Amino acid sequence: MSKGTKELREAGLKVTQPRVTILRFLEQAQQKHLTADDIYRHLNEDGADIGLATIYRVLAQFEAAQLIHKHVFDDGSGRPAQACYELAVDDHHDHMVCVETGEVVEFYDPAIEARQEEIAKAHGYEIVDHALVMYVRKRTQS
Amino acid sequence: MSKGTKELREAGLKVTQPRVTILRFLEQAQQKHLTADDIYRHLNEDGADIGLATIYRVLAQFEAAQLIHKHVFDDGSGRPAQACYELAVDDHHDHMVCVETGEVVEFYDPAIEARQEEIAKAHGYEIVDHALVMYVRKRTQS
DNA sequence: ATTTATGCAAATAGTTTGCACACGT
DNA sequence: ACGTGTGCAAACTATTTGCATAAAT
Repeated sequence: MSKGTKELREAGLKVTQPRVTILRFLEQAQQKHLTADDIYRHLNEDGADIGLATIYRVLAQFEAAQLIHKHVFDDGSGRPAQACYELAVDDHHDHMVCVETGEVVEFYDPAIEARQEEIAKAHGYEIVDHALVMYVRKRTQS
Repeated sequence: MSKGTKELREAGLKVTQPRVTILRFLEQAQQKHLTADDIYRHLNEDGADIGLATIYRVLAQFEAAQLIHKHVFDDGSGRPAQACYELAVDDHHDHMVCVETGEVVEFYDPAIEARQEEIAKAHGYEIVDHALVMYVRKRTQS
């Protein structure tokens, strides 16, 4: 009964080896934003034997259980969009993606959040979810 | 030398029948946000004979020429993300997508735009592009 | 005439699914 | 033992690309 087990139980998911392994990996990963393939490769290099299909299935379940969030950054380069996942934490935040390095920076701005609520309300809607991504590049201090 | 021809010339694109047809269609379409397949189906029902591959190629060129904008709404439903395109107009705006009806509402908020610039700058970046999408649902007036 | 564009069909990439077997309770 | 989860390989979807032909200048 190790770390992560409790979260799985609470999410109504059977505690299986792949699910525990994946959850643990997400928890102690140095990089917060990972693609399904990243996870697949890392785990199998570490001796685990988990199929890519399972990774996708587990990630989908984790997302449904709100344990993680899924992002689809349309990296602007036109290439096929790949999804990435990050462990859910209580503090919401948005993302800035550097178009040159691919680096991802998180940020949170109360003013923007508040305006969003107001705008949705003004149109007769309530927000279910939202995604704000800024594609940026390092400033040239000219 | 009909409507749309000028834009194509200015974009450095040869004035071909498919390009003119597609641009015209986008200009007078009732719906502003269309997928490649939407365009393909509508045009071919109207007697045009344009391959889907050509639609994609032309849309990519239009996007590069800033004649249109491409959006990838991750409709939250988990399905494969399909891109949609809309004619570029000088006023920038963001989007609100109803998760129930799929309806797309556009909005623009100077306060949000301004904050974004400030945030990027504070992190040493400049904004290349950005995408703000709110997934919403009609408010239940309880 | 020459270059670029197009249509078709085949290729690609990410993700999903069917099925037989293995695992968790 | 029972039901769910997993691995593998095959299926799918949106999009891209190779190539021979057709247009545009």
